[in-house]
Amino acid sequence: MRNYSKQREAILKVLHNSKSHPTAAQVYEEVKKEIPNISLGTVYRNLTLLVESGEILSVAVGDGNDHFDGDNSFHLHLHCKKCGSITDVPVDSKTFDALSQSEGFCPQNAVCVVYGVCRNCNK
Amino acid sequence: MRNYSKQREAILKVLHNSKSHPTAAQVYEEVKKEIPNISLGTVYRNLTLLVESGEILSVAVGDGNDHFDGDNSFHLHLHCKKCGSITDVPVDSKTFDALSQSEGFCPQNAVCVVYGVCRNCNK
DNA sequence: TCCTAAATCAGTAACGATTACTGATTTTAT
DNA sequence: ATAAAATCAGTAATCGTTACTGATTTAGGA
Repeated sequence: MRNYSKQREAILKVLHNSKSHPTAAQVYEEVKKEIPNISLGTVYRNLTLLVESGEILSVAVGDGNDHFDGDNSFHLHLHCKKCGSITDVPVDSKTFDALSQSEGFCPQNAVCVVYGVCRNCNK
Repeated sequence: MRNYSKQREAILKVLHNSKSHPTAAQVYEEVKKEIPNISLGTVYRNLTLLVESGEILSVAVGDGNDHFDGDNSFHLHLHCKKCGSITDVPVDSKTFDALSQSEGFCPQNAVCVVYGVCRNCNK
C-alpha cells in the first residue's frame, strides 16, 4: 500500500532526466532545487523503495558510493577508472567482444550481477 | 614496490579455496584459523591491494557488504534475493537468454559493470 | 466535505562497514 | 649484519547509510 508523495515523484524525475548515474547525495542536491527543505533521509528512503519496486537500479562501481539509474532496462555500465564516469551500453551478444571498437572503451575487468531467485529457493 | 607478506598470502589462499564470495569479515574469520592474531584492518588493506592489482574481484550485490572473488576471470554472478547466495556463471552469447533453463535461475534484473578506461581518458 | 488510519515527512541521532593512524615488526636489498 | 621501506596489530576516526521521533500529508469511507 504505497501512497503518493511529491518527494518521491521529484526524486524519480531527477533520475529520469539524468544520464550520469548520480549518488544519493547528488540526487539530494538536485532535488533540493525543486523541494528546498527535503531531507537527505527522505532521499535515501525513497531510493530504497524505488529500487525494491524495480523502478530504478542501484549500481555499485566500487567507489564507495551507490549510484542510481532511472533506466531499469537491462544494460551494461562502462565505468572509467580514471574519470569515474558511468556510461550505458545496450546488451547484445556481440557487446562483450566488441567493446573496444564500438565504444572506444578498453575493458580491463567486469563485475556483472544478475538478480533473481536461485534453483534451491524456487523449489 | 610490494613486499611479500604471510598475511596477504593467507588471504589470497582463502579466496582461492572458496566459491562463496565471502565478505571482508568472513575472510577475516577464515584467515584467523591460520593466523589467529591477524587484524581486521590488515584483511581490509590487503583485499584493497589485491583488488587494485587485479588479482581478485570485488563484487557488490547491494546487501551492504562487499564480497570478494578469487577468480578474476570474466564471468557473471547470479545473486539470489532470497538466500543471498552468489553463484558464478561463465559468459557466452547465449547466457543471458538461457539463464532460466541452464541454471534454474529466474533473472529479475541485472547490474553489470565493465571496468576500464573510457574514450575521453584514452586520448 | 469531514474524519481517521496509514503513509510519509524533516530533522537528527545512531549504526556499522571501512579507512586512517600509531608505534612495533618483518621484509628486502645492500 | 644493517638500514630503509613495507607491513603489521590494535585502535580511533570517518562517513555513507539507517533508524528513530513527533509532525504532516495522503487516501478512502462516512
